[in-house]
Amino acid sequence: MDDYDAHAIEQKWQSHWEAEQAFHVDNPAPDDAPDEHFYMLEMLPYPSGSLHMGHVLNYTMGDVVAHFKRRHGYTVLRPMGFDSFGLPAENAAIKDGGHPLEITERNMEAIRKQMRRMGWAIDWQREVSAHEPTFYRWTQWLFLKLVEHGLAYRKEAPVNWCPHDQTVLANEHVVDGRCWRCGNVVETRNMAQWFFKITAYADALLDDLALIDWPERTKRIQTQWIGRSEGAEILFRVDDLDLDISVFTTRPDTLFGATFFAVAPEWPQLERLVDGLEQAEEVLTYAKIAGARPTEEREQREKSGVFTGRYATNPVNGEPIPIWVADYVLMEYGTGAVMAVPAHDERDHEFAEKYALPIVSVIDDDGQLINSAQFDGRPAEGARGAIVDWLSEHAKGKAAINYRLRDWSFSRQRYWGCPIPIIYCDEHGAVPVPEDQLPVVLPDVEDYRPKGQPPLASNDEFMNVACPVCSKPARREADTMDTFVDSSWYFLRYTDPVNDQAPFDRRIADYWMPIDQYIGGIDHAKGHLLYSRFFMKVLNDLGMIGVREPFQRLFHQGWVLLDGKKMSKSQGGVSPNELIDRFGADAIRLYILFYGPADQDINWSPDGIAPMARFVKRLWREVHEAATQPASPAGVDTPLARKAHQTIARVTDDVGRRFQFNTPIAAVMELVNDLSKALDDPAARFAAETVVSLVQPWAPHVAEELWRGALGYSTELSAAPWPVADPAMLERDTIELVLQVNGKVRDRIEVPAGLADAELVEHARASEKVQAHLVGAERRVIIVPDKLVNIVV
RNA sequence: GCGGAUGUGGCGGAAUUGGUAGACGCGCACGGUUCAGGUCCGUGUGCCCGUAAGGGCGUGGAGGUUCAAGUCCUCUCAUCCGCACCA
Repeated sequence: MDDYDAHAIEQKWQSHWEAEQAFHVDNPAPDDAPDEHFYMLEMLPYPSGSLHMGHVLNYTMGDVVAHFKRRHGYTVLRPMGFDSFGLPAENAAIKDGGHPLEITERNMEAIRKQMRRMGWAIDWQREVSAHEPTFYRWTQWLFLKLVEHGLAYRKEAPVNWCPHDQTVLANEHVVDGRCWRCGNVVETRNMAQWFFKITAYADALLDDLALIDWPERTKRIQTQWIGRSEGAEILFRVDDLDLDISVFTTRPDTLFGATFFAVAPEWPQLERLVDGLEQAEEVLTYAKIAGARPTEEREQREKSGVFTGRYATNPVNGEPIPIWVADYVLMEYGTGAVMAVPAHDERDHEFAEKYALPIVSVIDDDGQLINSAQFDGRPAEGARGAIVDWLSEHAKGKAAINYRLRDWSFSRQRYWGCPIPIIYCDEHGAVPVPEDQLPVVLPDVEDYRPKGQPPLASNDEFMNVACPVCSKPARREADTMDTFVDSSWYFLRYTDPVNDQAPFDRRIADYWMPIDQYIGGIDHAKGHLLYSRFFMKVLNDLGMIGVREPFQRLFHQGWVLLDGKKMSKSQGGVSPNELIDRFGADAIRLYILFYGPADQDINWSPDGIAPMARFVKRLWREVHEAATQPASPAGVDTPLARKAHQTIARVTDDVGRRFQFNTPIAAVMELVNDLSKALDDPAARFAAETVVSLVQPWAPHVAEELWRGALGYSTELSAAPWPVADPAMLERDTIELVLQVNGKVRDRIEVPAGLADAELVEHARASEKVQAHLVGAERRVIIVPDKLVNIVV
């Protein structure tokens, strides 16, 4: 037996797999019979300079699942690519010089190397990168499809502007009023922006959550983010101006309690409302100041407001109620105007108290309506429909649904992203670049530093172009796309990565999709995971694909924390390189998964790796020892043989059903422990083969080497069928019977399995230790067959 | 404020359907082998009392249901996460 040499073994098999393209799968030909296939995917990495241990956890887990499925006979698609557009490369170019392209491709090469060194079973022939024209050509093509169907549009809108990064941010990227990336306070600006109409799919995104096998927590985050609320839209008349103001409310039952009316400072018809009134100046000044305050400040300030001088009429009782401008009313939600019911809404109440506005209760302690004319005495809940019906009949309102979700703003005023294929013509407005002129290639620029204008705007050669309609001079769109557009469909491109006629062939995509198992961080719950679902539904509606949900099953790995902070592209982390050098990839793979449940956070410490490397060595030794034993006879029945079968059952169930990756390692360790104590057992060789076969998904290199070397197989373990436990060998012939008196364990005895109740009780009574506690009359005996006897006295 | 998750030895964790709490590993202690390498092997290791046999206690805390609770129920504490003036 040679000493275990991790590096020699790992390099040998990595070269072998690469030469053989061992993990490449072909797409089915049109007349192929359907087969069992499995699409395994982990979220693609952003190519920073190195992988960190969070990636190692993520991709090793996916690797175990991929091996496990492959060895169960599935055709497994397990591709990899790079989220290679984005700010960090551009910021690095600004800071240290160089081109974002060079930086990105250098990083990608470093990461590819690390991935190969980890031994991950990836189909590299399908690699896809967001920044390559062969990919972003189709990102642009898809964008144009959405434009064509009215699902991408341009409008002037208040946007979140980060003064440091000099870019617009999506709502998802503003955390507590600050930029998620640099932490600066975000400002509000009005700019012409491109939006995807994700709100058109709000209900579908909500309803189809029922169709997918996702963590409840993630579904909850999306549900909350979409924020559907049912209620009514009610028209309040301003008689003097011949104006109807519409409000959204979830509580039409409290309409009789509306004692004032409030509009947001940004409310567009405010000027018209106060025109000619003595309050006009005061109101408009207030609105200007209050509206200019950053959201964060607005939320923390005490509510304030000003009376406009106008009155609206409550449609149900004809009462005039004063209209106020108030800073607690949000322009972004509903209609930017609210009916205020201080008796039944905390915020309205606070405001009414401050400005001495009337408070009229319309619901009594029993939950019944009062002060509500013909609706008095009805339960408030049930009266909602009745009041909405009344409003509809009188054309003063209707049932309505409102969402918290906003359309997805995806214009970015930065360089390193997918160009938006639009040309602006004075005569024809925003004109799509014709399909046959795609891709609009991202050109070089002199200076990446954003100066209020996006970097592309300073490249005249790029910007000046003829209008596709009239051929007159026109200008290109200078913004680029949010990188979340790239990642909303990359998983489809993997299915058909070199197609130059279409983003993907529907037949092929339909074969592989949906992704059977997706793994990635929960931080993408309301970003990437929501956007991808939206794209999928759009593509389905456009007839480009047969499924409506991209990710059938979803799992979130925990964070690998370094000093309490998560390792990520922005925080840095521990690189696996040095660890591979010292301990080998197999030990690291085992270690990171053995640490604990994969969905829980890990406090990174390298302390356990050396012991895990020791286990691999031990495995190497014990298997070599056992391999000198004669082949185990078929059906050999010894305690070691039974242990081996039990281990097969445990590992199979843990991975296949429970999606647990730490406990199978413990089970294999137990089997190795038993094997080392019984190396001359007739089942020793069988146990050794079982160990090697079961550990293969976690430690594929050493397992393959042992399989082919010590155990003498000539075929590959990574393609060998997963072992199957013999059910007859899972039963034990003796069991440890627990004897309790009054629920306390007093003795444990070894008895044959399958004894009748009466015999079990007999055994229990025979125990001296039990007898010592049997004082007083026996009241009851509880028997759990093959487990325990509890005598109650 | 609303909603949710988690809490088990010195440490990471296991316990799948209410039925032996602490699997597996780390660490530690003692012994052996090798010898001076982050080697290998063995034994022990939840806490308390006791030389021992044995006994008591024990899954954040307090109650409860049950023959039996880490697991179910009520309350409570701590930590973390999502939403947050969303009408």
